[in-house]
Amino acid sequence: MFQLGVSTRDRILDTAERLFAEQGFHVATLRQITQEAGVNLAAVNYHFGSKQALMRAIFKRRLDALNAARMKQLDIALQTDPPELEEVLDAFVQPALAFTRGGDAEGQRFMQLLLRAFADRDTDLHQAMRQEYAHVMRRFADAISHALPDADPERLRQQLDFIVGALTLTMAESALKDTRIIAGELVRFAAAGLRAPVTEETARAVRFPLEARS
Amino acid sequence: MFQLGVSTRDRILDTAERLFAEQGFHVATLRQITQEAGVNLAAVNYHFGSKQALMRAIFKRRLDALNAARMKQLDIALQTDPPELEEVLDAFVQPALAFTRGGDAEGQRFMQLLLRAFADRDTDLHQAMRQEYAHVMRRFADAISHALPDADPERLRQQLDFIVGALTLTMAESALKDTRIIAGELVRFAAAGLRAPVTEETARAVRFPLEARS
DNA sequence: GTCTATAATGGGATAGAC
DNA sequence: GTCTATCCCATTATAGAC
Repeated sequence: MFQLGVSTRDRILDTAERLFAEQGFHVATLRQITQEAGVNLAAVNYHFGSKQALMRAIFKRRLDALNAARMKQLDIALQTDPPELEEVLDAFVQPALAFTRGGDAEGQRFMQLLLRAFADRDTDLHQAMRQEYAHVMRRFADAISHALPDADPERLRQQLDFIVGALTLTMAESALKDTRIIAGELVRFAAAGLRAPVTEETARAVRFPLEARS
Repeated sequence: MFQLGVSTRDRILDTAERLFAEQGFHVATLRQITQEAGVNLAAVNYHFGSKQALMRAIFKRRLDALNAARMKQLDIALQTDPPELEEVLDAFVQPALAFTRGGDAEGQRFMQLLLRAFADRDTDLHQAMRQEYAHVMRRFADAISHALPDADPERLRQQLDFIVGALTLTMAESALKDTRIIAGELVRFAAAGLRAPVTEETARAVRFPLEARS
């Protein structure tokens, strides 16, 4: 329970990640974190400098790992030319899912934290997260364009945001046992959405979204 | 600026909605809210009872309006039998978009607030929101099943969550001027995703999401 | 209904001994 | 590196005059 043998620094990281995910950054207090981690209150400022810096360390640890896993799997998908769309989407979705299959619920907690970071516009954490994400998103957008050479790259890039939204919200919300099925469904769902051509009907709806159907 | 002629109660609601959306429930303080609204600090507790009750009042005001607009447009779509899938999805997406077209950015702010509520699992606000949403979601899931009679209703219900995630995240993130195009794209994207059949390939991926492609 | 003043609490950060 | 004790500050909520 008190993770004997794990360093103070790591105990703080693990406990803070859990409490930030469950309660939010401003609700979880350093007193609560250090008490549940079984370390001294002053240890946070000694090891990290501030509560904000602790939060950034938590994000860096997981986001670096998630991005690396995605990049690695994307590289495999790109060995075929052009890449298979489903393979590219798998490379984006499955690492997030794999995160949720550790011994405990670590990965899902991080997705909840990610969702909070998305909601916290105007914070430096939000900016940092989007910057960390930016080059990964660009590589995936390029790969998708490569898989679908006839589609407009800019539109595909926009639609990648749909996938991010669907993935983040459902992975953060779902019961753990459902995530495997959900990830597979999401890849199928997203692949069909990306492949769908722009019909004259929908092109009209895009130009006049409110008037078109009222 | 100080909304002369608007009641104290409404000035508090408007200002609190903005600050809660921009900063979050626990960061925005009653002092800041009342100061920017041009009302006395004690007025919040007089009119609402507590900060929590103020938040619930904010959500009730907008969510009731959003749900009513969606239901009304869904009823129109259901006048044809079976309903057109795109019409049903429009009934879900367009009212959220219409919210973002007021004189100011009210609607988009509310979508940001909604995103925060999604992130705040384990709060009574999250529970209240999902309960308010539940019967609307059920009606839309039924309508989608009606439009796609060959698909498994349970899978369609899961996929509706993808659409909610994509809609909420993109509407909360996007610049205001882009929302019209994005909503039309989302309807097209989601319709294709919902219509996509389960192939043997994807069925296998659903059963063995990690092993299938590693 | 609106105000001032204040009570009651809890927070992050730090100083300094060990 | 770790601890105790404490500083300093902000918060919500309320009491009571007007």
